[in-house]
Amino acid sequence: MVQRKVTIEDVAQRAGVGLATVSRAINDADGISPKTKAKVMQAIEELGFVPNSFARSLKVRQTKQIALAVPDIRNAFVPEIAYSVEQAAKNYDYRVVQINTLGNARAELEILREVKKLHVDGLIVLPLAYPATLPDLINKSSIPISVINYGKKLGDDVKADIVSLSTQEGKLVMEHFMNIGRTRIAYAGAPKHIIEERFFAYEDALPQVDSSLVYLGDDFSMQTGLKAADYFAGLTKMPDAIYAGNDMIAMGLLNRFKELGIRVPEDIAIVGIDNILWGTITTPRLSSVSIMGAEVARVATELLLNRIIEQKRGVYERVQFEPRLIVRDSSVAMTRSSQQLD
Amino acid sequence: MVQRKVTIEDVAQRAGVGLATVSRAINDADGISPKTKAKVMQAIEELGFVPNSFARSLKVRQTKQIALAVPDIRNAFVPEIAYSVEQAAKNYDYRVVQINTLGNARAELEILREVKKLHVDGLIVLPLAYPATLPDLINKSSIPISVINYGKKLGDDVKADIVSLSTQEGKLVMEHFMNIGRTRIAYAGAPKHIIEERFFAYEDALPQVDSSLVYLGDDFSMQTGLKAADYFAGLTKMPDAIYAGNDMIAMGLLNRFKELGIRVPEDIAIVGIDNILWGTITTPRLSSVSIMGAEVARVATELLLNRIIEQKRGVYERVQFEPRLIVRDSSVAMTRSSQQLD
DNA sequence: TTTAATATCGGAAACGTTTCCGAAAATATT
DNA sequence: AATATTTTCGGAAACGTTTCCGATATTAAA
Repeated sequence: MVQRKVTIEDVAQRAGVGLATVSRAINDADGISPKTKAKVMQAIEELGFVPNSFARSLKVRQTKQIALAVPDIRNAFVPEIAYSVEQAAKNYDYRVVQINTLGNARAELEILREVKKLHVDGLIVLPLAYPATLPDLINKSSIPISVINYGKKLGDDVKADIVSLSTQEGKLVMEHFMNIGRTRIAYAGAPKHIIEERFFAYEDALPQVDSSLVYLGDDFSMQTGLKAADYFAGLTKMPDAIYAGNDMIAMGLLNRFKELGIRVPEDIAIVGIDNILWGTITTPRLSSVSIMGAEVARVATELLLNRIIEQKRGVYERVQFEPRLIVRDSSVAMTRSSQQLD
Repeated sequence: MVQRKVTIEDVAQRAGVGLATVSRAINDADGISPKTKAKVMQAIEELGFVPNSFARSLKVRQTKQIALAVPDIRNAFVPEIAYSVEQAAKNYDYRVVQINTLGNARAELEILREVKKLHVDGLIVLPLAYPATLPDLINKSSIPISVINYGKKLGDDVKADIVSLSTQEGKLVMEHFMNIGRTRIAYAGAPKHIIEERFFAYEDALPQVDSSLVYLGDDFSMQTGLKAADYFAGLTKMPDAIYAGNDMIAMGLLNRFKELGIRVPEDIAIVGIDNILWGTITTPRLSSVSIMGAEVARVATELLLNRIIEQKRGVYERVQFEPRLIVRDSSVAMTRSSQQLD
């Protein structure tokens, strides 16, 4: 449309200097005297000049933008991470553009293509749907990558900074169930290829898994939780505890069990993962494992930005956070004074 | 970093044509024969050429990007809208970049500056914090704007496409309370300047407002709801119904009342606005007004994109959706067969 | 066949910056 | 005061496209 047309040349003319000088002024490079710089700045102000970032990017081949690839913004734990990334980037004067992969395998492979088109300086990826393609993606990438990894541990040879959780989140859940004496423990999650580690934690904690106690739905949505609840309720021998792959699923379970008159936690204890805000408003309130989203995201962003700015290569960082189990009412009988760590 | 360097010139050389021809091929302009086009396409394929959008944008002064200015992604109704905008834009082969204003007045004014820097072709704004600055913003803008308006009705002279709700959402809430015979109706919201219409609906429905029944917190967060609940619980004459400015606040009310042993809806009926997903998982489940976020967002996007593509100017559209009251258990006593319109 | 009309193509200028490199001005050294 | 050094500055070439305009090749008309 009618984009403004005031250019660096107008500024130069107005300030009575050459255009190289104007460029120096706006990038506060040195080799320019304070007085002329002031002159230029004033001219810029008067003309309302704002530099054309395209022209700049074309020349210097960097954009001061990073991309954040996420599976689906509608999943409640994503906005928290997106927000945190954005805040961190802002401190470095970087802008973040989101790439929504919609948990689509093709899309996750398409990330690279998208990234190339965008000409971003770096990429943060939150792989959920098809983490198997991740190492491939990283190898092929020509820009630095930072990974927020809640899935399978990545090899030391992976050329990316990686932020993850030190203990498998699921392990905390299973230990908790053991501690409170539950024995028939079920798992409700999504297809195994999605954050399969959460399922592995389940397998690992059990001497042997009873496959009738495993429900795998289509995705990590509340819908899956509803269906899982129906399934478990229909069993002749119901579980006495359910480890939900994420809080969305746990919500679904809670919801349906209430409708069915199955008491939580008395009949069945439920623990989810992600510790989303909404876990505090259900009845019973949801026990969950905090995956430290904000912190993890912030660090991943800082790692990436430092790498970009300092042009580091090699020496990839591994940072681990501790997940924290938040015990609320869905796993231990409710008391007014019950433990509440949030 | 080490960006790829294969350019249109490499393609031209490989295909044995001039660069103008390559340009014609990738923009499938006419004035090029099918065979040469095929040749070019193959060369592109072989070289893995992806056009530099900066160079292109620099020349043609449009970016195939629109901006979406939102108050705060962490508010649960925003992701739904962001998602819908993105989907709609994708159909037009447009990309959307988010601008987070964080409910900050300065930031909302800064939108224009940001937009200018970004060189987006259009802007969708979801004004919440300081809608008063909106007409100003629109007037000053040099690019087309589409407004998702949940606040004060904007004048017919405002030069933007506007999508809104036909009836004030709050009116539905108040009517509902009247219908179920509640008389001491309270309002819990944020400072008046934020979506003040929701408060006006409250005033309008009442012969006179009892100011002790109005609680205005800092923002539309759950925190505000918690504080509001404490406030109302402390009243000597408690209200028998609370109209919450949005669902986040309603959640806070629900939560705290439960802790205080105040029964909802028996002692106090609660209705919120936004109909966010989480309203279905509380106990009692939250009655709320659907603001048709997905539909509103989609239409706003299509309006904007049509305007951009067809280079329309003048004739600004006004589209209105009907809000819908979803009655759940927080306003009428729970029964297994109770009305459930979601 | 020749001529007229049309379809296809390539060269080069522009879009708005940054940056190299040499010139001029200012300052420091004798 | 003359020279050497350092600071400050401006011109011009790039960055990778698009597009105008003229040239050539192709097809239609005569």
